[in-house]
Amino acid sequence: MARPREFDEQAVLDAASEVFWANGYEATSTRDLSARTGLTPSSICAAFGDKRRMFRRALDHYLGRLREKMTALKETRSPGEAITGFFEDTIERSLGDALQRGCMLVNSALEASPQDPEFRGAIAAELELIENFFRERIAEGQRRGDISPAHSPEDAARQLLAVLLGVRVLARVRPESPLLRGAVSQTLALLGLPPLAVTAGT
Amino acid sequence: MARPREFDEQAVLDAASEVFWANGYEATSTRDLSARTGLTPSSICAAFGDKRRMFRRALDHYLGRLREKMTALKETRSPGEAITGFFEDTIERSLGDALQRGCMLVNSALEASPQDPEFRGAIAAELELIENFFRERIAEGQRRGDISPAHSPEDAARQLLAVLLGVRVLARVRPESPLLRGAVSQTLALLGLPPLAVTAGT
DNA sequence: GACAATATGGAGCAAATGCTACATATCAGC
DNA sequence: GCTGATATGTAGCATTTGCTCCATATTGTC
Repeated sequence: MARPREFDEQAVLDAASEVFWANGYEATSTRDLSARTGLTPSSICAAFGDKRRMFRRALDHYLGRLREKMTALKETRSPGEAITGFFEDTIERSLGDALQRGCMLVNSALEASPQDPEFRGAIAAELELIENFFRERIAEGQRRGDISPAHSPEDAARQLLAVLLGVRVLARVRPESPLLRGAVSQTLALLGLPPLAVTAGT
Repeated sequence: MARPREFDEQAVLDAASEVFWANGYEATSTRDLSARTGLTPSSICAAFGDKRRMFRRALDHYLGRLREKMTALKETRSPGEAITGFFEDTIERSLGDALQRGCMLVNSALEASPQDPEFRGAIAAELELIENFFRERIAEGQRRGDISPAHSPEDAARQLLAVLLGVRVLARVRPESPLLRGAVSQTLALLGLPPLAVTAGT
């Protein structure tokens, strides 16, 4: 028995995560958020709380899509293709983004992490999810015989995670195709996986 | 024919880079800088200009030490030991830093980069220096026969750079020894280099 | 010692920031 | 239609921010 919301929460979270993604937490003002979401400051406060909680919601919204991507790859591709596809997708998005936003997870990991235990925990947990995705795909591929059993799934997954994060850092400063693809190709070859398909430019 | 400065410029840059390193550019206020350097705002303004230029000076100061480290490794170690030593040093510092500051270069790459072409250029150039360090060491090691010639120095260097940056990201959120060492060990093994020495904990 | 030149410190300005009253508008239930 | 309850919008508060006067202090040169 009350007035219903006029805005679409998903659309607002989309807009909010884009602002935070592009500018970071500190460099985003509540007025930026207000302008980009179309909500007034008081509506934001009433619906999402303060800036900190709004960031948390926006980050969770972003991470939800990342998890969907991993789930889709896991369910529709072979273990090796899931890993290769994850990197292909990452590189293509990195090269195709004119704003060079990189990855909101990585950006947040470096900016909003040590000061804030809650953020740090959420980000660490998400990094573990990615690590687990890699490890399980590697182990499964090794069982199938698609992936070389020369390396332990644990360490190989750690290496993939590090390379992925490194690519995301490079994408924000030097979005150059040979650099990103070169960094990844060696790692995939290590596992006996086929090389990346050559698609986008720069 | 004027009053000399009372502060040591290097000491001030040390203090300034520590604040920026730990908190980032946006989250560091000029009053933080003033408190940690011991200089008044007016002295900072007179000696270093505005906050932006102060950050640039602090970053250059930090990067200078990074370059010194690379030069020392290049001049005193074999190519393979230089690469291994670089990673060992990075991991040890990452695990030993209670503030989990990670690497100021990487932090700056993600926070202060796309908005500011000058910062972005400086950071990109520094990343190329590291890449070149790896590539030259790999090529030299291959000439000597210490490093496996199975991979091109170009792509191997790109991979090492990505792993290094990834480790720096992980260090800020999940400073766990098995994780960081596992990520690196695979990459070094790829080149036929000896594994990391096990030293620090966590 | 007088003077020019630079460094320093206190005080504070103009703007931006995060956030919030408070009045108004819009709904469900009776 | 009235009432309670929630959403929205305007305006603005209190604080912080980056930065700068301006008076004072300290030097080298003559």
